[in-house]
Amino acid sequence: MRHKENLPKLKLSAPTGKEVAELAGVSTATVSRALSGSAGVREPVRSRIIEAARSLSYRPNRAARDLRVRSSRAVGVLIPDIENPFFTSLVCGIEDFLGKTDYSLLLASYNEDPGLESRRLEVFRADGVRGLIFAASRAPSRLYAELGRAGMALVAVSRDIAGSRSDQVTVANQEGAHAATSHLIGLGHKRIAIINGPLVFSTARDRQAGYEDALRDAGLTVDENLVVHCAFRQSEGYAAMLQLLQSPSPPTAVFAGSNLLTLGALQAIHERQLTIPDEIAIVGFDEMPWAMSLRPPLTTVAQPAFEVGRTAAELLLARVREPSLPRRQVVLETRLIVRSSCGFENAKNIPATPLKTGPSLP
Amino acid sequence: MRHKENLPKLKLSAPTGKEVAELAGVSTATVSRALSGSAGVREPVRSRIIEAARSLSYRPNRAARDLRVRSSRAVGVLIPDIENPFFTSLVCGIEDFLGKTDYSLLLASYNEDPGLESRRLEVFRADGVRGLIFAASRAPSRLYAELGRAGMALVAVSRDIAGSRSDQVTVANQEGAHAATSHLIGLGHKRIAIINGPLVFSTARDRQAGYEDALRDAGLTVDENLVVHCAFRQSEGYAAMLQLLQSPSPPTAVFAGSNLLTLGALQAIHERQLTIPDEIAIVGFDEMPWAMSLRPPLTTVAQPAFEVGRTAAELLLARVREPSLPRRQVVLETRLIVRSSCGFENAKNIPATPLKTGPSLP
DNA sequence: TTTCATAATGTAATGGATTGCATCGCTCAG
DNA sequence: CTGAGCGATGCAATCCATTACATTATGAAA
Repeated sequence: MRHKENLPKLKLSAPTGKEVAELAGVSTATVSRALSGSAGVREPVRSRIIEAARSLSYRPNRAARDLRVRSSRAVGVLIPDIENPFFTSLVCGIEDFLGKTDYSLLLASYNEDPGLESRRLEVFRADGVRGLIFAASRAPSRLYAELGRAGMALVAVSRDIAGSRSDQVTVANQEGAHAATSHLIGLGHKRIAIINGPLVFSTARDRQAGYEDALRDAGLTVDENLVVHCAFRQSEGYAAMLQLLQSPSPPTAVFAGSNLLTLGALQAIHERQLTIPDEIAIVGFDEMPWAMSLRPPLTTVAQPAFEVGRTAAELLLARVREPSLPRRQVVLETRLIVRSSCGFENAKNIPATPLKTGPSLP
Repeated sequence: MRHKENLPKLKLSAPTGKEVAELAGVSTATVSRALSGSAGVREPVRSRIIEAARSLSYRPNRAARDLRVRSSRAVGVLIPDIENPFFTSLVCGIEDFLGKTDYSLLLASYNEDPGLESRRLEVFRADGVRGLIFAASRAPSRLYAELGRAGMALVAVSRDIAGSRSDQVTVANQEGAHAATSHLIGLGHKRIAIINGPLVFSTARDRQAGYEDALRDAGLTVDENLVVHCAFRQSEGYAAMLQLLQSPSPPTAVFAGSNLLTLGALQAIHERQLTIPDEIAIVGFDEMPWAMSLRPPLTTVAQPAFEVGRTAAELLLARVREPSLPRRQVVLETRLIVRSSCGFENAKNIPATPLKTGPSLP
């Protein structure tokens, strides 16, 4: 029999404000005021309450608080796919910021399934989350607009949704794609393919535009045979690459429009025993912690995923505090990280895309 | 001007049970009963209520419910590092299971910092999470025991903590490490190094034991010069590998005790321009989606991370429903995935480790 | 010392869902 | 036809922190 267990009597339920009040000899109202730091509690009393609270290790009950204040201290995060390193870093950024506040992070993933997306959104609503950070699906639920109208603070990340009036944090996709494509062109490639996601996504659209602009800027034309669209999945990237390699006049270089697509493309290239970059050059969108460990190290367009998350959390809390703020759209820069999957050139290092950040009007 | 906006009057606050009750012409008590599916509501009334609830798209307020029932509908998940693909998959498994229930997932990461771990735990407690799934740090907070004593449902994942009385889901680390090491031995390696995490972690201890057992089973001795311990970080894995390579008699093969350590080791090997597997063979713990895309494809010991998460969530909810259940410890199997980073042999495929799963007594 | 003005503290209402208990109505046996 | 018994439904208390409002204490000025 342990000693502790003979003590006063193990209290299973958490202490309430009333108990603190009794111990400190004040009313619950004063306890609430003292603990919330609001002015109006004089010194002898204040510290007596704080001491009492500590000795009972009292924490105000969230449910009661949320009920009274009519909003929770939680922020919802809804992403398409937890296992995608991009979204993982993004969540990490959000978590990092939120960890310094007293907000909690409610996470849900919808696996790119619009039906699931709606259901998760419903749950968030019922939970009464204070705000929501989301990357919408191909067919964004009407719920977003509804939630926005109902006054929920909303921040869209990564994917820009048409007609939305919510705050946004995206990256300079077009510039990034432009830099990647230009890099390939600079190395002498003329037949440059792109494996890209569905154009319903703003990310895919912008990357497509960057790719096409870069070709045109260099006096090349866009060859439809070198453009493949598919879902943002590794298996589809694999199939797309295979298709390109089997075409009558295959590309000498390929730009893959996301980390998963890059992985799939790589798989196909390796399966075909092609050497990179001699037989085929490849540049991928999205930096990955292991890009440097690939053979050869992969040249990528890095998105500041962590920073996107951090910024989104920051915008969200700002809006929670001040709902009438004008809409803000932040665009973070992307950066071409040249390794060796596109071959070596005479040190012609492509500069980072121009910084384009901070609030800007729609 | 949209049509919708001229309707009755935009209602900003969510509908309450009272409104549903009025619309259906019953009391709030009946609404609650009908919607919670508990018996005792006859048919004409029941569907009238359900219809009314749907037409108002009513969802019971969580805060009110939680307050009354004295427990929330959220499950806390506390992990050491969100960006580690292992934990990411684990969270994915939890999310998947929870998504089918009406529990929400509250996520926090403590970045392997015991101080942060305690603070996050405090927040979970204040949030009144119904249960907690966690992978404890090197110096597990006393809070775990305290929470357990206070009646919170607890499930430890991946890392076994000494003296804990909580449910656990781990993997067959020792068997996995044994298989990996035996694989290298089978290929003729005699000087096999290990880069492993600190032995305070059960995962590192078990993997170490598997490694040493495999050597002994093959009549080899453990050479302390080939054993390096460091934190589970890529940079440390890198340094460790460099150290091994610089030693007077470097290893011909290395077993890396985690995904991050593998990445670091790979980085060092590549930097030294060593070819895999001819000059150095490598096998890593933890499968990664891109292991097959490395050159050469990486041989790994796969942990069923997703399944660990799923199982943990399942155990947790079972315990929430039935707190007096006997303690359960589930050990999931690991599997050696032979690719080509250890060289090729005459098709001597190592079988999966023996299945060792399901509840087992302490 | 008395009197305001002001600050400190207490009292009690509030929020919304759940649930023990009371009540009502129905059914079926006598 | 009536009363017992039981199931359906309503009433009201409850969970706990917050906060508007009421009250009391404090201190300064006269």
